This record gives sequence, C-alpha cells and structure tokens, in this order.
Amino acid sequence: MPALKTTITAREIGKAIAKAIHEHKVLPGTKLGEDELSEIYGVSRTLVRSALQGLSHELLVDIQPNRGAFVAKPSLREAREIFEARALLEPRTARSAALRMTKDAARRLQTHIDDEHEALAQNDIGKALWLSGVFHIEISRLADQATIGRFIESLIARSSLIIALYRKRDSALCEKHAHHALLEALSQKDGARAEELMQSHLVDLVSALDLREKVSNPTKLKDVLGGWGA
Amino acid sequence: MPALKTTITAREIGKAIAKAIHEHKVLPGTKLGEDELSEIYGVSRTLVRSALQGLSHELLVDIQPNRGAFVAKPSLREAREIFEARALLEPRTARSAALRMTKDAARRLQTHIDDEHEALAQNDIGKALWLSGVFHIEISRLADQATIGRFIESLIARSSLIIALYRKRDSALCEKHAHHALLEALSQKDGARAEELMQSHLVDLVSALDLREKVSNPTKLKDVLGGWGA
DNA sequence: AATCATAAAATTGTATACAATATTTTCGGT
DNA sequence: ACCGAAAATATTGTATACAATTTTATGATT
Repeated sequence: MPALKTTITAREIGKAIAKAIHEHKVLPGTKLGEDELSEIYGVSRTLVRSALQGLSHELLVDIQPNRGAFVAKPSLREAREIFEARALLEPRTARSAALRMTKDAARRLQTHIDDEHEALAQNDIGKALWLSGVFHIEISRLADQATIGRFIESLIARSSLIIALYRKRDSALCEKHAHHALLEALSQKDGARAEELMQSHLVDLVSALDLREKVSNPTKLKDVLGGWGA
Repeated sequence: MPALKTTITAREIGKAIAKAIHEHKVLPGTKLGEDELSEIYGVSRTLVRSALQGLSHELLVDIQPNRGAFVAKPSLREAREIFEARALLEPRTARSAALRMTKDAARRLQTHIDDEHEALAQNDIGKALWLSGVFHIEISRLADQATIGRFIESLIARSSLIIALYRKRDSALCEKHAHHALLEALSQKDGARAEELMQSHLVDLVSALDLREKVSNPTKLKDVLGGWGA
C-alpha cells in the first residue's frame, strides 16, 4: 500500500488556502486566524504563520501588524495594473508555448477544458474559476520560461481576487470557447494566432469586470439622499 | 531627541541580508546559518527564519530541507531567463517613466549617479553594484506601475547574483555613461529614446557576462588529464 | 439609552524547549 | 595510513510558553 502521509508542510497549507481563495470559498477581507487554521490542519501556529507569510509575499493575503492575516482586497488600481501586466506577458508567452507544443501537452490542456466544462455544468463556479486559472498557468509552463511563468502565476492568482471584487453582476464567465480556440492555435503551432487569441481573451476577461472609479465618497449625504420630496 | 530604535523586524533583517548579497559581501553558495544570524542581529531564530523564508521566496536564497539556507546560485538557464525578462519589462517601463518625469525625480536620479561614481572612485565595487541596481529600481518606481515594478525589483536583485557568478573576468562594469544618457532622455521626457537606451544598456550588461554553456562534464578524467607524458 | 474608561478575553509576536535530521568526530579494522 | 561504522555534535523543524497588542465585554456616568 502507498505510504500514509502523516505530516503536512507549510507550503501545502499555503497551497490549500490559496486554492480556497482562488475558488472563492473565502472572499477578500476574510480574517484568517492562526488558531483557527492550526485547528483545521492539526499543526501548531508556527507552520500556519509560515504559510500565511508566504501567501502575503504573493499578495494573496494582507498581514496587518498585531491584527492578523486577511484575504487581500486588491484596489481598483492594482486590479488594472494586474490585467495590464497580464496583457503584456501572456500573449507573448502563448506564442512561445505554441512553438513548443506537443501532442501530450495538447491532451493535457484538452482534459483541462473538459474538466472546466464539467464544473460549469455542475454549476461549480469556484472550481471552474480555479481550472480556468490553471489553464493559463499550464500554457505559461509550456513556454519554458520559468521566470516569467512565475510572474504570470502570481498575476493569475490575484486575478481571482479581482474577479471576486469587481465582476459585473450580469457577466457570465464563459471562457470555454476562448480556451478551446487557444488550444487549437497552440496545437497547430500557430504562434501568431495564439498570441492574438490570448490578447483578445484577456480583453474579454477585463470587459467582464467593472473597473470604473467608485463614485467619489459623498462628503455630504445630502448630495446622495437629498431631493426626495421637492 | 529621536526615539531610540530598540527592535528589528524580520523584514529589516531580510533587507540587510539582501543588501549584503547585492553588494557581493556574501557570495552565491554561502551558508546562512540561523544561529549565526540570530547572534548577529540579536534576535531569536524565529525572526531569522522568517527573514530567510522571505528571501527564499524572492529566490535570493535557497532553503534546502533540513540542511539550511544558502545564498542562491542561479543556473545558466535562470541567468538567461532573468535578463530576457528584464529586456522585456525594463525598456517599456523606462518609456513610461519618461512620461511621468519630474524635476525632483531628475535630481534624485542624478544624486544616485553621483553616488555611483563616487563609489567607483573609491573602488567600492559592491556599493557601486548596489547603487546601480537601485537606479534601475528608481526608474521602475517612476513608471508608477507597482505590479511590474515589483517584478523588476526581483529581477534586479537576482541579477547581482548572476553578475557574481558569470561576470567575464576582464569586463569593467562602467554603467556611468549609460545611466547618464538614460537620465538625460528621461529628463527630456523622451520616452522613445529612454526605451531605446534602456534596451541597449541591458544588452551591454549581458555582454559583460559569460553565459555560454559550461564545458560538458568530462565523463572521463583521462580526457582532461591524459596525455601528460606521451 | 449613549458614551467613555476600564477590565477581561482573545489574538498576534517573539523566545525558548524539545524533536528530527544532518554533519563531524572518533575509533576499530584492514 | 586509509576506509567505514558508530557515537557525538551541531543544525534545522516544530511545538509550546510567555509577552505585547488588540478586541471585546463591563459598568459607571451623564
């Protein structure tokens, strides 16, 4: 029988929390108490703290001194920056990926798309979101550029926070076709097309967000509430 | 009188170690023992570990399970990737910076160049190296793109490891003129020129490195040592 | 009832203690 | 002298204990 796993590492705890964040199981602003997490994973606060510090380095959680760790709430500005950075990195990376495409990779990506479809069919939005992120990460892996790949990974993780915070109410996240088209271009080693498709896919993602400036904080309530019975 | 600082944070310890690495005070591969660092900074291993984990996240140190933390030794492949990534990000960032340039920023950058010159005059190569990195980071700060700025910062930090490992023996790191020209373009808000200059500056940096493949590991010592007395 | 000051509880920050794992030293055999 | 095994030492990994800080609860005062 396979060896029973008896320990859990800080990294694994971090991954688990990151996945929960990615799947919108925990929303931005949620407090991540150390004792609570210790309890959950059956370890001391030491490991939990290590995991949280790691996540804070990835800007997925915000550690406030003496107050604790909270799931990060990227500002509007951060949100824009993150998608600008993705627009800069991912299309080019998709192009590189196309050139290195293999049959095996194509099968793997197809499986991902299927899983994504399945999750959507079961209305498991969280899982679909996570799989969608993994799809992008897989592509960046194919590009064989670990350094930029890490950047992209970090951007994608934070993107899920942005979606949680700024998604337009009506927007249906239907990435199935985009991902399918992307896979096709990749399979044909058509780098130029893959680049194009990735670019427009990212534009679509942003267009499903409401990244307009918030209404300026109403210094006077009257401005907002006034004129009810004139 | 100013309040006496009595504590040191994990972040500050990390910064101090990072600076020492950047200045080549500690070279790639150096063991960073926890007890040793605790002693130095007058804190328990807890904070030291936290600092080391942070640095490991930035890939500046390599933590080997049960063996400890070592100053990272980027591979040839990583070295190439890092400068490719810089070539992708920094020229564009320099262009953005030019558009947002202010008198104040120009003065600050000029001071940096002067300091750099001073350090070189005193033959303090380490300090010059560090200042050179900070110069690039300052520019990325000006671009007002925190997200990409963080990426660039991370790349620059690792660049100093690469320089330590792969610098050509004869190459004199003379960035003074390049930085001066860059500052001039920025001051004139000439984005296109700043982008160009940054690009060629990075090419120059790479050309001072020896990033060729190592000789294939000699499977037989005889191949290397044989033929001594034929 | 609302508000403020104070006290109690809960939570995070740091140090220390112990366990697990490496590294070094010692020492017997060849 | 040169290995190799085993003990001794040193170092990292994790848990716990205590200190510092924040949050919540309490109660007196208006």
